[in-house]
Amino acid sequence: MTNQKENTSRNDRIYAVIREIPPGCVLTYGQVAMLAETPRGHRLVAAALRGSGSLLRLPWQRVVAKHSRKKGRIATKGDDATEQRALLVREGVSVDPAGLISLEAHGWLPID
DNA sequence: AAGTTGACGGATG
DNA sequence: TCATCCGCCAACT
Repeated sequence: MTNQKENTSRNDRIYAVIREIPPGCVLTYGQVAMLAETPRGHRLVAAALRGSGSLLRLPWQRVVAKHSRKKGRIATKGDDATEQRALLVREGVSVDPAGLISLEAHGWLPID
């Protein structure tokens, strides 16, 4: 048989990775995809989070877009962005007015 | 069935 | 530094 179960669990792996991000830390979509064994699946991570819903109790706020080599950025828009910023600040993550976050200070994985 | 979309990322101008 | 384009992969129309 083919690896159909891998397909089914792809989404679950993404959730599993996000669930293991410690408070006060952030990961980029690309990093989550990499840890979830989906090397170029950064867009799939975004899709998974968008379709997840809040009942999963997923720390979605810890997933940010990579803005530059050492900076992350809140990728949500509207009210979600406001909520994400509040949740992060509440965890001790410093977020710039523009929504930028220092990956060196708060990134879960080392940058270089 | 084929084109469009998206909570992205990297390269280029 | 900011704006734009192309690539990636599944879901949606």
